[in-house]
Amino acid sequence: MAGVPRRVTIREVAVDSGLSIATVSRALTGSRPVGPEIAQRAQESAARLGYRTDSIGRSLRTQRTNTLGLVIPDIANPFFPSLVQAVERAARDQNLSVLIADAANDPGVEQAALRSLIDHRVDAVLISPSHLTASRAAITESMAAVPLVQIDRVIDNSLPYVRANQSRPVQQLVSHLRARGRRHFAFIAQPDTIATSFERESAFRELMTDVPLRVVSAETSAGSGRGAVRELMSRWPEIDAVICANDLLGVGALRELRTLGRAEVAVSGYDDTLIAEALGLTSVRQPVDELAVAAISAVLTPDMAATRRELECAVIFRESTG
Amino acid sequence: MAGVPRRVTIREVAVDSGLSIATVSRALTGSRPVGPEIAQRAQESAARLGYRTDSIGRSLRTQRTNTLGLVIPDIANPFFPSLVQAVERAARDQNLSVLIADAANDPGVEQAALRSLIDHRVDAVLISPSHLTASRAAITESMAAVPLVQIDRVIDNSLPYVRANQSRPVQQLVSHLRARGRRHFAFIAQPDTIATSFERESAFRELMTDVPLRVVSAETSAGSGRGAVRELMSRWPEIDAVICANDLLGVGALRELRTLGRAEVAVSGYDDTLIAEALGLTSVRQPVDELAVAAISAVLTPDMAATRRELECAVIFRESTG
DNA sequence: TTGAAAGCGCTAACAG
DNA sequence: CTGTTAGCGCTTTCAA
Repeated sequence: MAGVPRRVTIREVAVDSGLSIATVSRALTGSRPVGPEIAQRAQESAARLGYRTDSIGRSLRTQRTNTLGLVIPDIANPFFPSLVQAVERAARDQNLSVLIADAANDPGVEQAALRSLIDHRVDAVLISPSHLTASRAAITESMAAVPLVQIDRVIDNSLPYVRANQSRPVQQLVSHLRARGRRHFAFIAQPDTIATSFERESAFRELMTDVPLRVVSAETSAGSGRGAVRELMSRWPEIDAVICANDLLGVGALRELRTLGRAEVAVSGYDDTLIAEALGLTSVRQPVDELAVAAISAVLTPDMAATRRELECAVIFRESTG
Repeated sequence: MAGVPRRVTIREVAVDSGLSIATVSRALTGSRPVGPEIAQRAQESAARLGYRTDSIGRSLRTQRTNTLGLVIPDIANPFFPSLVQAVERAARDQNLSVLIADAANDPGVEQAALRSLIDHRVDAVLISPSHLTASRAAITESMAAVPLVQIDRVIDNSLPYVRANQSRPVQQLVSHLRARGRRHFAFIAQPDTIATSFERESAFRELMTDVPLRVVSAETSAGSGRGAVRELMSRWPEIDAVICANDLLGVGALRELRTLGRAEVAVSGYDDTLIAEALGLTSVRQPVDELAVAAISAVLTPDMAATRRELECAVIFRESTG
């Protein structure tokens, strides 16, 4: 890296202000009371010299970094940027920084990411696990080194979590559609190794115990959603409502139904990403800000090991379920 | 935060292995040669005790953090997650971590983010500035403290950058459409304080010097794209091709044109996000991986102050320009 | 090749 | 309220 001027140290501020290092430290951090004009002098010197506390030195001493690690399964999944945003906002309110790590949908990468965060000595880790089972080992291992809370996706109920109820929105969707005359439901699922997705699918299955069950699996992509719709409509042409495990699938479904001349079929997505609003796709909004706030306040409390929070989603009805 | 077991230090490894601290350090980092069986002993002890180098201690000593800061203008803009992903991959290949900071489209937040990164002593900063002019001050200020390179968006040619040419794709788009018989072009722009967007718009304007110029401004959202299309089509019903400054706008345009019964109008977006592929929207793919690799290799070289790299985009033709 | 010791910048314990 | 001093964990002179 290129050469950069050496930083001003607290020692230089002390010399400049004619105070001791300790006093300057106290004046700047406010950790203990200092005389008013002394404080003034310290602050003025610091400002004039352009002093900024070196967080490395501080962290070495305090054994805290004021940094949170956030592990997300896949930043390319449009839901997670909004979670990242929410966590950053909530963290900033607590004067915390966030180290973001993307697991790229790979538990191996996820494990490496966790280790890297721990090596960077983050004060706590928020993780949305990439895989229902394969993420377990790395999480257990990490918990020995750092406070950790599952956020949004939860793969182990015995470990701290902050989640959103994923069943209720599916129930609301179905009853809303039934009230409007829809009778023949289908569900396009993502891999059931995705915790939230598994719950959405289960909720749908439970609602269909008395009626024909129409579920088809897909990957997390619009293309896959199109294929799923083709399969559904050819097997069960009577379908009049398709519930999708996420927005990308919903977009694909919408498009393919139009192609098939079946645009009258109701479609819903999940996660309420930009794309849903853009296309008038009914979707489910997760309370990302509240999740973030709750998760951060959890890792900040001493008894965070007891954290089990469940929040509620909101169904956003749009034209696609007109 | 919850209580966590104290970490194993290098001192304990030294005691356990019967070696000196210095030797253990050398054996583990390979910074200097050590005797073969000595190395063996050190590594074995370290492994058995579960020792992991404390990066805080190391950083304080070495004055390096092996961490890069990446400032993006808006993580909610679907282009940036892909840039983040690319930078993380490229960084991982160099054993670097990435601290991501979202400017939330606000130069004030951006400035705070830069300071925070510098306070965290990142070794270098990659930034995609949020604003053509308002981002300047913070960047100039930061350059005094840390090597910095503009990535993708460049607002100051006199400072290091790694960018993608934004004009050529617009030229290609127009000539492709002309070759297929389109004659009446329009452009939906984003605020021209977005560096890349400004360049895209300028390219379009230059191509239209001999023909009627039809440009309308919009915000970065699908809803805004719809409104823009309504305005365009009412002012110039003869329009048969609409080029949009990004994919979100393109989606809105596509939808509104369908609503207006003008689905025959060609539409293109920009950035080639998931949404473009999902909807068959012609778009422009920026070389994010190459940008990331080039930016990182730039900040790693001593003469990075001289970095001026321009890469090429690829136009991805899809049904929307059928 | 190995070890002893200094010291990165900071905060906190201890004196005064 | 202020100053002196130790020491966080590590790497790297400097000596042997």
